[in-house]
Amino acid sequence: MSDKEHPFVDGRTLAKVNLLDAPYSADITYDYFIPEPLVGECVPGVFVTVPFGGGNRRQIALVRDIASQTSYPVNKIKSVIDIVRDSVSLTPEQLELVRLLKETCFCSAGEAVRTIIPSAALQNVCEYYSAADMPPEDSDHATLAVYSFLRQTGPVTRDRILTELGDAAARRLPQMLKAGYAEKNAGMTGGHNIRYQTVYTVTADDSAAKAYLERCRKKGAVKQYSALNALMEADGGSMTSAELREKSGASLMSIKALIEAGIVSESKTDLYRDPYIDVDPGTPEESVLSAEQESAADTLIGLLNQPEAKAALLHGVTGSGKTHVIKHLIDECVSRPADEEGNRSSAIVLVPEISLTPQTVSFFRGYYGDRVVVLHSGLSAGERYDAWRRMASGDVDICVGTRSAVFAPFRRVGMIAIDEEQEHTYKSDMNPRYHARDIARFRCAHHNALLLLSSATPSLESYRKAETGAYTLVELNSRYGAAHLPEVIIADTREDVQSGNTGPVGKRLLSELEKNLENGEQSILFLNRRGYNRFLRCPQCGEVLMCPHCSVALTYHTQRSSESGYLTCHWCGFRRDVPEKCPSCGGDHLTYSGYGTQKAEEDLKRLLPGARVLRMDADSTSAKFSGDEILAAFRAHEADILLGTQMVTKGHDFPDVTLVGVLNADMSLYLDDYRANEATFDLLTQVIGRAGRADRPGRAVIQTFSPDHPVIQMAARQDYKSFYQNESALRRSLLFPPFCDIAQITLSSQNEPQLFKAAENIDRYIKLSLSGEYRDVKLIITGPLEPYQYKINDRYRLRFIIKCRVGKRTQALLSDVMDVIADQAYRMIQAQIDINPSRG
DNA sequence: AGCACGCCGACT
DNA sequence: GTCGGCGTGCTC
Repeated sequence: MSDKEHPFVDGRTLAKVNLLDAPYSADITYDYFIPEPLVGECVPGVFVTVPFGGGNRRQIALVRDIASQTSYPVNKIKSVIDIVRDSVSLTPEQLELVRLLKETCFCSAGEAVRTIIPSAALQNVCEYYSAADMPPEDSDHATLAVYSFLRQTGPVTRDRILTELGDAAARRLPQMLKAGYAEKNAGMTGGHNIRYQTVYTVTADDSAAKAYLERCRKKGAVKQYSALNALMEADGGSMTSAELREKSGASLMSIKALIEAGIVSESKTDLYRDPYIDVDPGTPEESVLSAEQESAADTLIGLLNQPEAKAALLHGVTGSGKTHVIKHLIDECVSRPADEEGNRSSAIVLVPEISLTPQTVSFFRGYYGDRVVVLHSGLSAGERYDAWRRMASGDVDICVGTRSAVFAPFRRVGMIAIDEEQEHTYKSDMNPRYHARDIARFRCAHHNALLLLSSATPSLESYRKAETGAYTLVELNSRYGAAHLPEVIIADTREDVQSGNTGPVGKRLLSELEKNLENGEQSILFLNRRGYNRFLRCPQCGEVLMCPHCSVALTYHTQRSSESGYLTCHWCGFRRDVPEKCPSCGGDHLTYSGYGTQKAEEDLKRLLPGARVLRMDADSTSAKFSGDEILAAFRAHEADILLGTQMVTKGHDFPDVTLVGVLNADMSLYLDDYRANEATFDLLTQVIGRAGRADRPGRAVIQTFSPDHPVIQMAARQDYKSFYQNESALRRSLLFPPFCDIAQITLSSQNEPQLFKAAENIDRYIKLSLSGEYRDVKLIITGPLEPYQYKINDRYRLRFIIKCRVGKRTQALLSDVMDVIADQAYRMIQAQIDINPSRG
């Protein structure tokens, strides 16, 4: 089309940019001329301000590319206003990451940018209007109103005029600007927040400095004398402004005199805020590897040192010392010589949110001191930005953090390690819904680095990759030291129910707890809260109503129009009535009930009046590190029993714990999720691993309604391989990941009838595409289905589940679907795509 | 998403 | 006649 009409732009340079604040529907690449003076500076990766839309609103944009031709009518192309100064710019790798996120997560460029760089690194534009020439008295009403408002208030945003004077007034603004009655000025807000410190250094050579010092003494310039003297004595001849003034008592004036004399120079360096300044760095433990660990480390070091990208899965039973192996790899990684550009080989270590405790921090700080930064969700925007800049500048070369740390801006990455790689926290629950493992894989490919996944219970996906040879499998089979696996007792909750005990602590567990109390040994009780109250179970026989097609627990829904509820499957839409009686034993007390930690705590206190119980869950650990205080108290034997959720299972070592109990092992077994078995196996394996790490033998009591369930049996034996074989076969036959990908499209709207209509149209559009342009794409689509939470904040939601193979063609189809919904015909509808979502 | 433009009904 | 409502369409 217009390609032929306007191909070249007469030697002028164009920037192809993405707006940071464009909604998905307007998120395309726009062309702008680059003004002559900016041509050299305006390169891919920098941020610029551009005029956008009819009102030429100022927008921040990311330069993606530089070009000399365009397909857009040349006379309609505007010019870049300016480069955003004092701002970060993206490296070529980061630009590629923006592209990757856009393509794989179906997000806008702005969302992608805000994901890979900290919020404090970006500024926002802000436009202010102020009064200028007086308009004539016979001007229209609105103009006069705006003018007097501007006179009164001074510079205001358009937004404020809109809210205080209304739409008609705001509409006058462009004419008023043209007539000279008002002025528009642009400013920047937010961002920044860099704190600097001034450093003074002696630059004159030693003899010149000494001569000057002598002159000061003669002249009686006491302050200058003491300042220079202090500096010359200081390490490296330099000191920060604060240090110098405190030590010498010199004022800024006398220091300035030294600078003017050319003896001392001044420089500004970033002042980094260190949130862990108070955390005891701890004493590094002597880390001696066992023969098995050593051979694992050797294999991995071999992979690390290969010139091309490699991936490995470190599969080690709980307590086999995976962390020590990872530590040795970090050592190896960061001790390599810098490359030609002086970039050091850096290491990124991802850990699950829940295990990023002060223990973990001091473990790494103890070994690596100031070479490591720790990133977690509790950091302030400024702290996060500081950490980020230290990595980008090469000031540090190790980063430990949660999911978002995968974007650590090292210029050269030697290794990315993901600990407990099966954890679902590595999948983002916000837009863009990326998986840290995918980002890590991409970055490792880019840097020819080693991707190291580590787990006691690897995800099926990763283990399959290891099995097929895509990843190198490295195993650690023996527990470190003399530790033995605990004796596992599976307690049948049905027996307790039959004898009238419906509380959280059964008979068998109670007697084990009593034994521990008598011996003065500690116990940990774990209570699973996920999946609470959503499935239907018969307490007599333990049976749970499952979907016949997906082997996933059916979820109870209340009907919107009638009183009665129904059961449904979130993966295939299967639906049935709630039965009166248990289909397997005829029992008529089908129940949804569960219990929480508080109830369990009360029960424990009643059953064991002498026991000191500590409770740890989301309610009791809201503050930054208070969870850690609870753990410290428990470690110090201030309690006999620690009762908690997920948090108590991870990464803490309690040498005196000889009993662990799982109060409700099957809670996670009957989630409305195809990963329920995996989550249960993972959880039980870890909990069992908590007991008996030291030389004392441990016991684990698993309370369950399904004592014969193979997953519980295999977890009790810590038999990952059998679990993997079984679960793989099941997933293969029912077609679930890793044997396919699941693309979940969620439509939402405040307007219910329009939502249904849109869903119908989308369904038709996809089916039409599959018989036309996308004939080659194979997928199975189910929906529209109602999600468990059909209505959230007055918005209704409908969902499509698409089983497919994610690849270029599927992505193109899904991207087309997003474009269709972005059309103004679907103004009321919002859409979102989540690939392999973490929950149903 | 904003924001402009344009087309209708309710007032001075 | 004009003011102000909202529906429609574009943004390099």
